[in-house]
Amino acid sequence: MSENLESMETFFMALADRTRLRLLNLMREGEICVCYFTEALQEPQPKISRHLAYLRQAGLVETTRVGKWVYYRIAELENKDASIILQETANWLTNDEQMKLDRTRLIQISCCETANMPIAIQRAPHSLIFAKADIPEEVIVNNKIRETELADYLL
Amino acid sequence: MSENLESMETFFMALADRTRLRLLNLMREGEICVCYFTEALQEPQPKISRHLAYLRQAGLVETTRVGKWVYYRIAELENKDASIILQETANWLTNDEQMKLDRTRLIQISCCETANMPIAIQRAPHSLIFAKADIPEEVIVNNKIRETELADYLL
DNA sequence: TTTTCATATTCGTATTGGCGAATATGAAAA
DNA sequence: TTTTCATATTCGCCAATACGAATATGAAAA
Repeated sequence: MSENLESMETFFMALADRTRLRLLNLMREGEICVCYFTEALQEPQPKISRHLAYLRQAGLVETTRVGKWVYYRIAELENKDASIILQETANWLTNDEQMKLDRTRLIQISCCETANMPIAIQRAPHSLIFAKADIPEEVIVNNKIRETELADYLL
Repeated sequence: MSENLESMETFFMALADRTRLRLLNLMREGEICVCYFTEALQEPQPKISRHLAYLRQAGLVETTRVGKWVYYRIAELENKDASIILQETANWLTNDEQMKLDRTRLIQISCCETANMPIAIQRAPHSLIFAKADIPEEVIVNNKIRETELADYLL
């Protein structure tokens, strides 16, 4: 059960990038479809795809393909230490302002009427993350969650 | 108490290098003098120095200068999440073969008679790490710890 | 089939990181 | 002082990485 240095380097390299940390932040509550990453981070699709591939090769995330859509989720790591570090990293992300903003944007684009969604995700299946967000009618204004109550629905 | 992404990137970058992980591994039990790193890792002094500087700038280690000698130790991090991750990383290192080898070498070069030490550390002060190693006489053969018992004295 | 669409990969380039070799700093010894 | 010695820094080079732009893949729809 001896570790090897190379895999540790790879593991930490995967965490040492702002885009990849932002991606992991959005996967905290469950799997999520690629097109949502692209919209929530407001970054070009190839960039998102490349960083997701990096995370996958490093073993930090796993994927499921469902037709044209691909879901990404944080992997269950066999190694106990790595698993704890990954979990703790996710906790650390919680307090960052950029991360909160990303989660807010994710809720915004996915909890409005279909017609108001970004074109890229209008046809996309809802991820598990959205099923968890049970948004009451009275909080919705102009198909968006009222600003003052947004924090209550962040995952 | 919001974190910033840049400091997280720096933190993980610091951990994403084999030489820096090896350095941290030797600091696990307390502060240690630069010349011991150089001998234990068998790497050139400028390389060691550069990586120690990297760890210091990233805030993962702190230093104390005593005359010509400089001691490095793992820093007490204010951030709780970072602190846990650093601790857990140290635990992770324990099982790696390279890391065990480094610790063995450290004990070997520091628990023999002065005349048998590498020239670079013959005049060096003993680190706290060595004070903890209480090696009984009967385990010493040719000024070295007997191979079969070495593991018992690894820190 | 052909087309459309979600995602992935390639390419060329600019930036960054680690390295060895040489040199600088700065504290104690002579 | 001058010298010695522990540690730090600089320089030039090579390898790795991130990027935007363009293109490829591969699954469903038409």
